[in-house]
Amino acid sequence: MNFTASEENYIKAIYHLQQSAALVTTNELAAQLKTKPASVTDMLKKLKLKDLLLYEKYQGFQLSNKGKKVALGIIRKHRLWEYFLVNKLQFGWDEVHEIAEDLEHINSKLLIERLDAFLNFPRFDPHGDPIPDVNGRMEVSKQINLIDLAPHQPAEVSAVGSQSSELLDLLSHKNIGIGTRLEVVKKFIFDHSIEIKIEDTAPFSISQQLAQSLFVKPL
Amino acid sequence: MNFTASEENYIKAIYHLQQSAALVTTNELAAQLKTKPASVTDMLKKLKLKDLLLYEKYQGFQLSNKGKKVALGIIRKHRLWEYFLVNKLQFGWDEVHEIAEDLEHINSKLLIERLDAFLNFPRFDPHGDPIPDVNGRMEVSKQINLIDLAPHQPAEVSAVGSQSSELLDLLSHKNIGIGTRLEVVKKFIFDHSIEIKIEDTAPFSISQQLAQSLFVKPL
DNA sequence: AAATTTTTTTAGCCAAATCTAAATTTTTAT
DNA sequence: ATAAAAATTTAGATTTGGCTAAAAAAATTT
Repeated sequence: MNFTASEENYIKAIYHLQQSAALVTTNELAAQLKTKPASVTDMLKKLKLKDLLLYEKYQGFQLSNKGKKVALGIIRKHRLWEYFLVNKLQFGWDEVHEIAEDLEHINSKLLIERLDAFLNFPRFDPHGDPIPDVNGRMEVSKQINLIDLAPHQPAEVSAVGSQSSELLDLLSHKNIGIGTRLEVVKKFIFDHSIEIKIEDTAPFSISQQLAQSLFVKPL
Repeated sequence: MNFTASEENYIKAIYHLQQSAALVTTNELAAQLKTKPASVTDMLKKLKLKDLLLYEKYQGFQLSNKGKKVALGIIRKHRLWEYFLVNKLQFGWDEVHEIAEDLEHINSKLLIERLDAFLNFPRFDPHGDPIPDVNGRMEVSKQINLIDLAPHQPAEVSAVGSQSSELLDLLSHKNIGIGTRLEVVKKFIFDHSIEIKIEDTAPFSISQQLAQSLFVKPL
Protein backbone atom coordinates (compact mmCIF):
# COMPACT_ATOMS: atom_id res chain seq x y z
CA MET A 1 0.00 0.00 0.00
CA ASN A 2 1.24 3.49 -0.84
CA PHE A 3 0.49 6.73 0.94
CA THR A 4 0.48 10.41 -0.02
CA ALA A 5 3.23 12.69 1.26
CA SER A 6 0.66 14.33 3.49
CA GLU A 7 -0.49 11.05 5.03
CA GLU A 8 3.13 10.07 5.59
CA ASN A 9 3.86 13.34 7.35
CA TYR A 10 0.93 12.79 9.69
CA ILE A 11 2.00 9.22 10.42
CA LYS A 12 5.56 10.25 11.15
CA ALA A 13 4.49 13.13 13.39
CA ILE A 14 2.12 10.88 15.36
CA TYR A 15 4.89 8.32 15.75
CA HIS A 16 7.24 10.90 17.24
CA LEU A 17 4.59 12.39 19.51
CA GLN A 18 3.61 9.04 20.94
CA GLN A 19 7.18 8.46 22.09
CA SER A 20 6.49 10.84 24.99
CA ALA A 21 2.83 10.01 25.67
CA ALA A 22 0.86 6.95 24.62
CA LEU A 23 -2.13 8.97 23.41
CA VAL A 24 -1.73 11.91 21.09
CA THR A 25 -4.22 14.80 20.96
CA THR A 26 -5.59 16.76 18.03
CA ASN A 27 -4.19 20.12 19.15
CA GLU A 28 -0.76 18.68 19.79
CA LEU A 29 -0.58 17.21 16.32
CA ALA A 30 -1.92 20.39 14.71
CA ALA A 31 0.81 22.40 16.44
CA GLN A 32 3.48 19.91 15.38
CA LEU A 33 2.40 20.00 11.74
CA LYS A 34 1.71 23.74 11.74
CA THR A 35 -1.83 23.18 10.56
CA LYS A 36 -5.29 23.60 12.12
CA PRO A 37 -7.08 21.16 14.42
CA ALA A 38 -9.96 20.86 11.94
CA SER A 39 -7.57 19.68 9.23
CA VAL A 40 -6.10 17.16 11.64
CA THR A 41 -9.51 15.69 12.39
CA ASP A 42 -10.13 15.21 8.67
CA MET A 43 -6.90 13.33 8.21
CA LEU A 44 -7.43 11.21 11.33
CA LYS A 45 -10.59 9.85 9.77
CA LYS A 46 -8.73 8.87 6.62
CA LEU A 47 -5.95 7.19 8.56
CA LYS A 48 -8.47 5.29 10.65
CA LEU A 49 -10.22 4.07 7.50
CA LYS A 50 -6.90 2.72 6.27
CA ASP A 51 -6.36 0.92 9.60
CA LEU A 52 -3.28 2.93 10.41
CA LEU A 53 -4.76 4.58 13.47
CA LEU A 54 -6.66 3.63 16.63
CA TYR A 55 -9.02 6.54 17.05
CA GLU A 56 -12.36 7.22 18.71
CA LYS A 57 -13.52 10.77 18.44
CA TYR A 58 -12.77 13.08 21.37
CA GLN A 59 -10.64 10.31 22.96
CA GLY A 60 -7.17 10.89 21.53
CA PHE A 61 -5.42 8.44 19.21
CA GLN A 62 -2.36 6.32 18.53
CA LEU A 63 -0.89 4.40 15.62
CA SER A 64 -2.05 0.83 15.04
CA ASN A 65 0.64 -1.82 14.58
CA LYS A 66 0.28 -1.35 10.86
CA GLY A 67 0.65 2.40 11.34
CA LYS A 68 3.81 1.94 13.39
CA LYS A 69 5.33 -0.23 10.70
CA VAL A 70 4.61 2.43 8.10
CA ALA A 71 6.11 5.08 10.40
CA LEU A 72 9.30 3.10 10.83
CA GLY A 73 9.57 2.69 7.07
CA ILE A 74 9.37 6.46 6.60
CA ILE A 75 11.86 7.11 9.38
CA ARG A 76 14.18 4.56 7.81
CA LYS A 77 14.04 6.37 4.49
CA HIS A 78 14.52 9.78 6.11
CA ARG A 79 17.58 8.73 8.09
CA LEU A 80 19.22 6.84 5.25
CA TRP A 81 18.91 9.92 3.04
CA GLU A 82 20.34 12.10 5.79
CA TYR A 83 23.27 9.74 6.08
CA PHE A 84 23.75 9.90 2.32
CA LEU A 85 23.60 13.69 2.22
CA VAL A 86 26.16 14.09 5.00
CA ASN A 87 28.56 11.27 4.23
CA LYS A 88 28.45 11.29 0.44
CA LEU A 89 27.36 14.76 -0.62
CA GLN A 90 29.31 16.64 2.07
CA PHE A 91 26.35 18.40 3.62
CA GLY A 92 26.60 19.54 7.23
CA TRP A 93 24.44 17.51 9.61
CA ASP A 94 22.43 20.65 10.31
CA GLU A 95 21.57 21.30 6.64
CA VAL A 96 19.99 18.01 5.66
CA HIS A 97 16.66 17.81 7.43
CA GLU A 98 14.55 19.70 4.90
CA ILE A 99 15.91 17.88 1.88
CA ALA A 100 15.43 14.53 3.61
CA GLU A 101 11.82 15.56 4.34
CA ASP A 102 11.27 15.53 0.59
CA LEU A 103 13.38 12.51 -0.29
CA GLU A 104 11.68 10.35 2.33
CA HIS A 105 8.47 10.39 0.29
CA ILE A 106 10.00 8.73 -2.77
CA ASN A 107 8.38 5.33 -3.00
CA SER A 108 10.65 2.53 -4.12
CA LYS A 109 11.53 -0.42 -1.95
CA LEU A 110 14.36 -1.31 -4.28
CA LEU A 111 15.79 2.20 -4.20
CA ILE A 112 16.01 2.16 -0.43
CA GLU A 113 17.51 -1.32 -0.30
CA ARG A 114 20.17 -0.33 -2.82
CA LEU A 115 20.85 2.94 -1.02
CA ASP A 116 21.22 1.07 2.27
CA ALA A 117 23.73 -1.32 0.71
CA PHE A 118 25.60 1.54 -1.00
CA LEU A 119 25.97 3.27 2.37
CA ASN A 120 27.11 0.02 3.99
CA PHE A 121 24.04 -0.55 6.18
CA PRO A 122 24.64 2.31 8.60
CA ARG A 123 22.98 1.93 12.00
CA PHE A 124 22.92 5.61 13.01
CA ASP A 125 22.13 8.76 11.09
CA PRO A 126 24.29 11.89 11.28
CA HIS A 127 22.33 13.12 14.31
CA GLY A 128 23.03 9.89 16.21
CA ASP A 129 19.48 8.57 15.79
CA PRO A 130 19.23 4.87 15.03
CA ILE A 131 18.18 3.81 11.51
CA PRO A 132 15.46 1.12 11.44
CA ASP A 133 16.38 -1.95 9.36
CA VAL A 134 14.19 -3.47 6.63
CA ASN A 135 12.03 -5.08 9.32
CA GLY A 136 11.62 -1.88 11.30
CA ARG A 137 14.00 -2.89 14.06
CA MET A 138 16.57 -0.44 15.35
CA GLU A 139 19.06 -0.07 18.15
CA VAL A 140 17.89 1.62 21.29
CA SER A 141 20.76 3.60 22.62
CA LYS A 142 21.16 6.74 24.62
CA GLN A 143 24.18 7.83 22.64
CA ILE A 144 24.61 11.48 21.74
CA ASN A 145 26.77 13.27 19.25
CA LEU A 146 30.16 14.18 20.68
CA ILE A 147 29.44 17.76 19.70
CA ASP A 148 26.57 17.79 22.20
CA LEU A 149 28.52 16.32 25.12
CA ALA A 150 28.80 18.65 28.11
CA PRO A 151 32.37 19.72 28.97
CA HIS A 152 34.00 17.55 31.65
CA GLN A 153 31.33 14.86 31.38
CA PRO A 154 33.17 11.51 31.09
CA ALA A 155 31.87 9.41 28.22
CA GLU A 156 32.64 6.40 26.06
CA VAL A 157 32.74 6.28 22.27
CA SER A 158 29.88 4.04 21.20
CA ALA A 159 29.57 4.48 17.46
CA VAL A 160 31.02 6.28 14.48
CA GLY A 161 28.88 8.08 11.97
CA SER A 162 30.25 6.35 8.91
CA GLN A 163 32.53 3.55 7.84
CA SER A 164 34.44 5.58 5.27
CA SER A 165 38.09 4.58 5.11
CA GLU A 166 39.04 8.24 5.38
CA LEU A 167 37.31 8.51 8.74
CA LEU A 168 38.64 5.20 10.01
CA ASP A 169 42.14 6.21 8.97
CA LEU A 170 41.87 9.46 10.90
CA LEU A 171 40.45 7.70 13.96
CA SER A 172 43.22 5.11 14.13
CA HIS A 173 45.84 7.84 13.87
CA LYS A 174 44.24 9.63 16.79
CA ASN A 175 43.81 6.39 18.72
CA ILE A 176 40.07 6.74 18.96
CA GLY A 177 37.89 3.64 18.69
CA ILE A 178 34.70 2.13 20.02
CA GLY A 179 35.02 2.01 23.82
CA THR A 180 37.56 4.84 24.08
CA ARG A 181 36.88 6.91 27.21
CA LEU A 182 37.19 10.66 26.88
CA GLU A 183 35.83 13.99 27.98
CA VAL A 184 35.43 17.38 26.34
CA VAL A 185 37.85 19.97 27.75
CA LYS A 186 36.69 23.03 25.85
CA LYS A 187 34.60 24.00 22.85
CA PHE A 188 35.84 26.75 20.54
CA ILE A 189 33.27 28.99 18.98
CA PHE A 190 35.52 30.26 16.22
CA ASP A 191 35.78 27.08 14.14
CA HIS A 192 33.57 24.78 16.23
CA SER A 193 36.56 22.58 16.97
CA ILE A 194 36.63 20.96 20.37
CA GLU A 195 39.45 19.94 22.64
CA ILE A 196 39.11 16.47 24.08
CA LYS A 197 41.11 14.45 26.58
CA ILE A 198 41.41 10.70 26.36
CA GLU A 199 42.05 9.06 29.76
CA ASP A 200 45.70 9.38 30.85
CA THR A 201 46.86 11.22 27.75
CA ALA A 202 47.41 14.86 26.83
CA PRO A 203 44.40 16.81 25.52
CA PHE A 204 44.19 17.60 21.81
CA SER A 205 41.79 19.27 19.40
CA ILE A 206 39.58 17.69 16.80
CA SER A 207 37.60 19.34 14.02
CA GLN A 208 33.87 19.92 14.01
CA GLN A 209 33.55 17.46 11.17
CA LEU A 210 35.25 14.71 13.13
CA ALA A 211 33.30 15.44 16.29
CA GLN A 212 30.06 15.15 14.34
CA SER A 213 31.05 11.66 13.25
CA LEU A 214 31.51 10.38 16.79
CA PHE A 215 28.80 9.20 19.13
CA VAL A 216 29.31 8.72 22.84
CA LYS A 217 27.49 7.39 25.86
CA PRO A 218 27.86 9.52 28.99
CA LEU A 219 29.24 7.45 31.90
CA MET B 1 10.16 30.29 -8.66
CA ASN B 2 9.01 26.78 -7.79
CA PHE B 3 6.60 24.57 -9.68
CA THR B 4 4.37 21.65 -8.81
CA ALA B 5 5.32 18.16 -9.94
CA SER B 6 2.42 18.29 -12.38
CA GLU B 7 3.53 21.58 -13.92
CA GLU B 8 7.05 20.23 -14.23
CA ASN B 9 5.80 17.13 -16.02
CA TYR B 10 3.92 19.25 -18.52
CA ILE B 11 6.93 21.50 -19.12
CA LYS B 12 9.23 18.55 -19.64
CA ALA B 13 6.81 16.82 -22.01
CA ILE B 14 6.34 19.99 -24.08
CA TYR B 15 10.10 20.42 -24.26
CA HIS B 16 10.56 16.91 -25.63
CA LEU B 17 7.69 17.24 -28.11
CA GLN B 18 8.97 20.50 -29.53
CA GLN B 19 12.26 18.86 -30.46
CA SER B 20 10.48 17.28 -33.44
CA ALA B 21 8.06 20.09 -34.32
CA ALA B 22 8.17 23.73 -33.33
CA LEU B 23 4.53 23.89 -32.34
CA VAL B 24 2.98 21.31 -30.04
CA THR B 25 -0.73 20.43 -30.13
CA THR B 26 -3.15 19.70 -27.32
CA ASN B 27 -3.93 16.13 -28.40
CA GLU B 28 -0.26 15.28 -28.82
CA LEU B 29 0.53 16.44 -25.32
CA ALA B 30 -2.51 14.67 -23.86
CA ALA B 31 -1.39 11.41 -25.45
CA GLN B 32 2.16 11.88 -24.18
CA LEU B 33 1.01 12.52 -20.62
CA LYS B 34 -1.74 9.90 -20.71
CA THR B 35 -4.32 12.45 -19.73
CA LYS B 36 -7.28 14.07 -21.50
CA PRO B 37 -7.16 17.06 -23.86
CA ALA B 38 -9.43 19.03 -21.53
CA SER B 39 -6.95 18.66 -18.69
CA VAL B 40 -4.16 19.81 -20.95
CA THR B 41 -6.03 22.97 -21.90
CA ASP B 42 -6.46 23.81 -18.21
CA MET B 43 -2.76 23.45 -17.53
CA LEU B 44 -1.77 25.40 -20.63
CA LYS B 45 -3.62 28.41 -19.26
CA LYS B 46 -1.74 28.16 -15.98
CA LEU B 47 1.61 27.85 -17.71
CA LYS B 48 0.83 30.83 -19.94
CA LEU B 49 -0.07 32.90 -16.88
CA LYS B 50 3.33 32.06 -15.41
CA ASP B 51 5.03 33.14 -18.67
CA LEU B 52 6.38 29.69 -19.32
CA LEU B 53 4.40 29.16 -22.49
CA LEU B 54 3.61 30.97 -25.73
CA TYR B 55 0.02 29.98 -26.36
CA GLU B 56 -2.97 31.32 -28.26
CA LYS B 57 -6.02 29.14 -28.06
CA TYR B 58 -6.64 26.75 -30.95
CA GLN B 59 -3.22 27.71 -32.39
CA GLY B 60 -0.79 25.28 -30.77
CA PHE B 61 1.92 26.31 -28.32
CA GLN B 62 5.60 26.22 -27.43
CA LEU B 63 7.75 26.98 -24.39
CA SER B 64 8.91 30.55 -23.83
CA ASN B 65 12.60 31.10 -23.15
CA LYS B 66 11.81 31.02 -19.47
CA GLY B 67 9.93 27.75 -19.99
CA LYS B 68 12.85 26.23 -21.84
CA LYS B 69 15.20 27.13 -19.02
CA VAL B 70 12.91 25.46 -16.52
CA ALA B 71 12.68 22.39 -18.76
CA LEU B 72 16.44 22.09 -18.97
CA GLY B 73 16.68 22.31 -15.18
CA ILE B 74 14.25 19.42 -14.80
CA ILE B 75 16.01 17.36 -17.46
CA ARG B 76 19.31 18.04 -15.72
CA LYS B 77 17.93 16.71 -12.45
CA HIS B 78 16.38 13.68 -14.11
CA ARG B 79 19.54 12.66 -15.92
CA LEU B 80 21.84 13.23 -12.94
CA TRP B 81 19.64 11.01 -10.79
CA GLU B 82 19.61 8.34 -13.51
CA TYR B 83 23.38 8.47 -13.61
CA PHE B 84 23.50 8.12 -9.82
CA LEU B 85 21.09 5.17 -9.79
CA VAL B 86 23.02 3.28 -12.45
CA ASN B 87 26.58 4.13 -11.50
CA LYS B 88 26.34 4.24 -7.74
CA LEU B 89 23.34 2.12 -6.78
CA GLN B 90 23.90 -0.59 -9.39
CA PHE B 91 20.56 -0.27 -11.13
CA GLY B 92 20.24 -1.40 -14.73
CA TRP B 93 19.88 1.45 -17.23
CA ASP B 94 16.44 0.14 -18.08
CA GLU B 95 15.17 0.20 -14.47
CA VAL B 96 15.80 3.79 -13.50
CA HIS B 97 13.37 5.91 -15.45
CA GLU B 98 10.42 5.71 -13.06
CA ILE B 99 12.44 6.40 -9.95
CA ALA B 100 14.14 9.35 -11.64
CA GLU B 101 10.68 10.65 -12.58
CA ASP B 102 10.04 11.09 -8.87
CA LEU B 103 13.50 12.26 -7.83
CA GLU B 104 13.56 14.98 -10.50
CA HIS B 105 10.87 16.90 -8.63
CA ILE B 106 12.92 17.35 -5.47
CA ASN B 107 13.63 21.07 -5.26
CA SER B 108 17.05 21.96 -3.96
CA LYS B 109 19.64 23.78 -6.02
CA LEU B 110 22.33 22.84 -3.53
CA LEU B 111 21.40 19.16 -3.61
CA ILE B 112 21.77 18.99 -7.37
CA GLU B 113 25.06 20.90 -7.36
CA ARG B 114 26.47 18.55 -4.72
CA LEU B 115 25.16 15.49 -6.52
CA ASP B 116 26.72 16.71 -9.76
CA ALA B 117 30.08 17.15 -8.02
CA PHE B 118 29.80 13.77 -6.27
CA LEU B 119 29.21 12.11 -9.64
CA ASN B 120 32.14 14.03 -11.14
CA PHE B 121 30.13 16.24 -13.48
CA PRO B 122 29.01 13.53 -15.92
CA ARG B 123 28.09 14.77 -19.41
CA PHE B 124 25.88 11.85 -20.51
CA ASP B 125 23.27 9.83 -18.70
CA PRO B 126 23.07 6.02 -18.86
CA HIS B 127 20.86 6.18 -21.95
CA GLY B 128 23.42 8.27 -23.80
CA ASP B 129 21.50 11.52 -23.49
CA PRO B 130 23.52 14.63 -22.67
CA ILE B 131 23.14 16.17 -19.20
CA PRO B 132 22.59 19.97 -19.21
CA ASP B 133 25.02 21.91 -17.01
CA VAL B 134 24.01 24.49 -14.38
CA ASN B 135 23.41 27.02 -17.14
CA GLY B 136 21.30 24.69 -19.23
CA ARG B 137 24.00 24.02 -21.80
CA MET B 138 24.66 20.50 -22.97
CA GLU B 139 26.73 18.70 -25.57
CA VAL B 140 25.20 18.06 -28.92
CA SER B 141 26.58 14.64 -29.66
CA LYS B 142 27.11 13.62 -33.25
CA GLN B 143 24.93 10.57 -32.85
CA ILE B 144 22.66 9.67 -35.75
CA ASN B 145 19.57 7.58 -36.08
CA LEU B 146 20.38 3.95 -36.86
CA ILE B 147 18.12 4.22 -39.88
CA ASP B 148 20.53 6.77 -41.35
CA LEU B 149 23.66 4.73 -40.77
CA ALA B 150 25.46 3.72 -43.98
CA PRO B 151 25.70 -0.04 -44.61
CA HIS B 152 28.94 -1.62 -43.35
CA GLN B 153 29.85 1.45 -41.31
CA PRO B 154 30.80 0.20 -37.80
CA ALA B 155 29.05 2.14 -35.05
CA GLU B 156 28.26 2.09 -31.37
CA VAL B 157 24.81 2.43 -29.87
CA SER B 158 24.82 5.73 -27.96
CA ALA B 159 21.20 6.42 -27.02
CA VAL B 160 17.66 5.10 -27.24
CA GLY B 161 14.75 7.15 -28.44
CA SER B 162 12.42 6.54 -25.55
CA GLN B 163 12.30 5.03 -22.13
CA SER B 164 9.12 3.01 -22.70
CA SER B 165 9.26 -0.33 -20.96
CA GLU B 166 8.08 -1.97 -24.20
CA LEU B 167 11.15 -0.70 -26.02
CA LEU B 168 13.52 -1.55 -23.20
CA ASP B 169 12.07 -5.04 -23.03
CA LEU B 170 12.62 -5.57 -26.74
CA LEU B 171 16.18 -4.27 -26.55
CA SER B 172 17.19 -6.52 -23.70
CA HIS B 173 15.79 -9.55 -25.55
CA LYS B 174 17.87 -8.64 -28.56
CA ASN B 175 20.93 -7.94 -26.42
CA ILE B 176 21.20 -4.37 -27.58
CA GLY B 177 22.29 -1.72 -25.11
CA ILE B 178 24.26 1.51 -24.84
CA GLY B 179 27.76 0.74 -26.10
CA THR B 180 26.78 -2.22 -28.27
CA ARG B 181 28.88 -2.25 -31.47
CA LEU B 182 27.13 -3.14 -34.69
CA GLU B 183 26.91 -2.43 -38.37
CA VAL B 184 24.11 -2.38 -40.91
CA VAL B 185 24.31 -5.32 -43.33
CA LYS B 186 21.42 -4.45 -45.63
CA LYS B 187 18.40 -2.21 -45.79
CA PHE B 188 15.17 -3.60 -47.21
CA ILE B 189 13.01 -1.26 -49.20
CA PHE B 190 9.87 -3.35 -48.91
CA ASP B 191 9.15 -2.84 -45.21
CA HIS B 192 12.08 -0.55 -44.31
CA SER B 193 13.45 -3.20 -42.00
CA ILE B 194 17.22 -3.41 -41.75
CA GLU B 195 19.55 -6.29 -41.11
CA ILE B 196 22.24 -5.58 -38.55
CA LYS B 197 25.21 -7.51 -37.25
CA ILE B 198 26.43 -7.20 -33.70
CA GLU B 199 30.16 -7.93 -33.38
CA ASP B 200 30.90 -11.67 -33.38
CA THR B 201 27.25 -12.76 -33.65
CA ALA B 202 24.97 -13.77 -36.49
CA PRO B 203 23.17 -10.97 -38.36
CA PHE B 204 19.46 -10.45 -37.76
CA SER B 205 16.72 -8.09 -38.85
CA ILE B 206 15.03 -5.34 -36.89
CA SER B 207 11.93 -3.35 -37.75
CA GLN B 208 11.90 0.20 -39.01
CA GLN B 209 10.22 1.22 -35.79
CA LEU B 210 12.99 -0.23 -33.66
CA ALA B 211 15.74 1.19 -35.87
CA GLN B 212 14.22 4.64 -35.50
CA SER B 213 14.46 4.32 -31.76
CA LEU B 214 18.20 3.67 -31.77
CA PHE B 215 20.94 6.24 -32.02
CA VAL B 216 24.53 5.39 -32.86
CA LYS B 217 27.90 7.03 -33.16
CA PRO B 218 29.90 5.94 -36.21
CA LEU B 219 33.31 4.59 -35.19
C1' DA C 1 -23.25 20.75 40.33
C1' DA C 2 -23.25 24.51 37.31
C1' DA C 3 -20.97 27.54 34.56
C1' DT C 4 -17.05 28.57 31.94
C1' DT C 5 -13.16 27.43 29.22
C1' DT C 6 -10.73 24.40 26.26
C1' DT C 7 -10.61 20.87 22.95
C1' DT C 8 -12.46 18.59 19.22
C1' DT C 9 -15.56 17.89 15.55
C1' DT C 10 -18.83 19.29 11.93
C1' DA C 11 -20.36 22.11 8.13
C1' DG C 12 -19.40 24.59 4.37
C1' DC C 13 -15.71 26.76 1.19
C1' DC C 14 -11.44 27.06 -1.56
C1' DA C 15 -7.60 25.64 -4.79
C1' DA C 16 -5.19 22.26 -7.61
C1' DA C 17 -5.53 18.72 -10.84
C1' DT C 18 -8.19 15.65 -12.76
C1' DC C 19 -12.48 13.95 -15.43
C1' DT C 20 -16.92 13.74 -18.73
C1' DA C 21 -20.05 15.86 -21.69
C1' DA C 22 -21.21 19.59 -24.42
C1' DA C 23 -19.99 23.55 -27.21
C1' DT C 24 -16.94 25.84 -30.34
C1' DT C 25 -13.32 26.41 -33.71
C1' DT C 26 -10.44 24.60 -37.27
C1' DT C 27 -9.48 21.36 -40.79
C1' DT C 28 -10.70 18.25 -44.35
C1' DA C 29 -13.49 16.36 -47.81
C1' DT C 30 -17.10 16.46 -50.89
C1' DA D 1 -18.17 26.69 -50.39
C1' DT D 2 -20.37 23.86 -47.39
C1' DA D 3 -20.89 19.95 -44.75
C1' DA D 4 -18.72 16.57 -41.97
C1' DA D 5 -14.97 15.31 -39.09
C1' DA D 6 -11.41 16.29 -35.97
C1' DA D 7 -9.34 19.06 -32.55
C1' DT D 8 -9.80 22.12 -28.89
C1' DT D 9 -11.99 24.59 -25.31
C1' DT D 10 -15.65 25.45 -21.83
C1' DA D 11 -18.75 24.06 -18.20
C1' DG D 12 -19.56 21.60 -14.41
C1' DA D 13 -18.20 17.59 -11.17
C1' DT D 14 -14.91 15.05 -8.28
C1' DT D 15 -10.98 14.19 -5.09
C1' DT D 16 -7.40 15.60 -1.85
C1' DG D 17 -5.86 18.54 1.61
C1' DG D 18 -6.44 22.58 3.57
C1' DC D 19 -9.14 26.64 5.73
C1' DT D 20 -12.80 29.40 8.92
C1' DA D 21 -16.66 29.63 11.72
C1' DA D 22 -19.89 27.43 14.43
C1' DA D 23 -21.47 23.45 17.16
C1' DA D 24 -20.64 19.84 20.40
C1' DA D 25 -18.15 17.37 23.90
C1' DA D 26 -14.86 17.19 27.70
C1' DA D 27 -12.28 19.32 31.23
C1' DT D 28 -11.78 22.80 34.61
C1' DT D 29 -13.35 26.33 37.89
C1' DT D 30 -16.12 28.41 40.93
